[in-house]
Amino acid sequence: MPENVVTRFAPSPTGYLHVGGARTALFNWLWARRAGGTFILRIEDTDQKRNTPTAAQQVMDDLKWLGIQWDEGPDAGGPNGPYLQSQRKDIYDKYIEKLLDEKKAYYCFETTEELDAFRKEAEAQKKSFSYSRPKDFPDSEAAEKARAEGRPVTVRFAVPQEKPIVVQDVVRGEVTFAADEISDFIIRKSDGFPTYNFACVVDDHLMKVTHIIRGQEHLNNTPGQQALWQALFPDAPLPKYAHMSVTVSDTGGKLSKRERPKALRKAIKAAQQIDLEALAAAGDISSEQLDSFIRGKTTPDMPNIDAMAKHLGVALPEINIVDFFKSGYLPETMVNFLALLGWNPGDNREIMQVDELIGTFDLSRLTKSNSLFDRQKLIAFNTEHIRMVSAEKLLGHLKSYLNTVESPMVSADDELLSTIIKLCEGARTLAQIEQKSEFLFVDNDKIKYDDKAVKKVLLKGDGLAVLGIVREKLAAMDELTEQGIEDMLRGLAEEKQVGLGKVAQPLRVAICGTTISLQIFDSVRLLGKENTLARIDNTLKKFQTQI
RNA sequence: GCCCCCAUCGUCUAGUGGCCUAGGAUAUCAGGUUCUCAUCCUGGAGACAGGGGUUCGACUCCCCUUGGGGGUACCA
Repeated sequence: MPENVVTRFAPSPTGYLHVGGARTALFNWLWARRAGGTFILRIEDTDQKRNTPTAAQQVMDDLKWLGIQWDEGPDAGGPNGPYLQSQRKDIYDKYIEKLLDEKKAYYCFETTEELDAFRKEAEAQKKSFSYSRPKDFPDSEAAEKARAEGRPVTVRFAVPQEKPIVVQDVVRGEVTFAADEISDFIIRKSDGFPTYNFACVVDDHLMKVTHIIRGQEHLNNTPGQQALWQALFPDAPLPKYAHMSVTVSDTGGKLSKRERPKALRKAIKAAQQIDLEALAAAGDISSEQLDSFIRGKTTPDMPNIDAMAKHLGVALPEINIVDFFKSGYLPETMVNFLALLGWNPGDNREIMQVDELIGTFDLSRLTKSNSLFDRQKLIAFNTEHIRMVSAEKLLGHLKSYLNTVESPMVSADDELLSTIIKLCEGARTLAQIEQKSEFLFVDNDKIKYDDKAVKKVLLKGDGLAVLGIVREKLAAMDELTEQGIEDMLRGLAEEKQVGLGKVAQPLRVAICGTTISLQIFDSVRLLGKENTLARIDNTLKKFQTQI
């Protein structure tokens, strides 16, 4: 086990934490914990155009939900702060000046349009684009002059061209890049902020990071970063790089945040009749904005997307960590599942607790090939974790779930919720628990009847007639006990020479409005005699005329 | 276009030249349990991308083809 391991997760605060980011954070965290080292959270907010003010907080909230704690970070502090790159500009400037002085970097004045033209030319010649370095580097006076003339002033790093750059990667071995493939890249933008490729190198060194575990999408910036590191800190050993496989979506390509809006757009287009005004209102956007979204020109913010999906009753694919929370997954499930995407303990273990993961995790068992995010398997994992987690923890998870989805079930006290949880053994998600017991917390006259259920169970056959008999038998009972209800229903079924379902289902639809609920005996007992009878009466009155 | 990475059941994966008649999980199929939804039990089917080498022997090593993915920004 290596000593003094320091890892970091360095998200750019552009929105919610998505599964890919969460997996990167998790691997860094697991490795730091396994080695007894330090895990740093660093916010890479050097792009002022893209950052949203609340995103950093959202990312931190999501990490906390997963149980990933950082030892150093924006709120936690630490000896290597600040941990927001936007607050480290002075540090970066110092190193950029040094490179400039040493002629290892130089000023450039091209506009975006000019650079685009160079790139097009390179492509036309079937070559990769490489910025042509000037023979003599412009001095600071020239930079001042260009600035005064209104030209953009950037700084590029002069990538050493003597020999190929070889990256030693923990998962991929030696990866060689020809020197002329690595173009002199910009390290300071015309707005004065450093680019990712520069800030990242400086910070990783200053924060004493020993292991850089990140997605394969960064493999191509690594030779540049490595060359920069060696120019800046020739005496410091390079960090260990580990480029993990990418998690791909079942729709092909990288698992991306765009999938949710895309799925919603598809659902809107597929819908037969649709009230666009109502939809826009539900999403809290204008009709014009909605129209523009449907035509694929713009994309509203995620909360608006979510609201519209809810309005239409369509389930969007979960991408962000919060999406999984809202779908009723446990953090334990997510951690376990994500850890197994591109890593495995080497034996047949799959369902694992965090401590077990920490105790087994090793960089040497990282997988090379990309993996597809399989939601079916996730559900199976969730079922297992719901079964395994302690009653106390599960109660806590359920309560925070009910709160965020604003379920009527929030009114239940801990005792009732615990009872319900026990009755829901085998549930796959917290959403399922909620779905099966929500009816207990809805007013008698606010029951929503599911069309299909009503047709199939009440209107077809003698459902209503049976319900009438059940009503009288229930009314005749002094006290509703589970045993009593069971005896009564089973007796009735036997008497009528039918299965229990024939008598239980009409009763279920009458009290829940749907065919899905807790076991029927428990459902009736928990609802109570008075409510049960009232709901049966409501149902009889409402549908008797429709036969 | 150019650069880089990858390749075992549908999916996640075990496999480091003979332990492979290729193991597990999930999904799927058949059957069973069941008042709904789930759970649960039993059983089945299901993979080394193709072609060349190397070797006594290749899923394992090398090369090519094909396929997939990533990158190609004054984004990170």
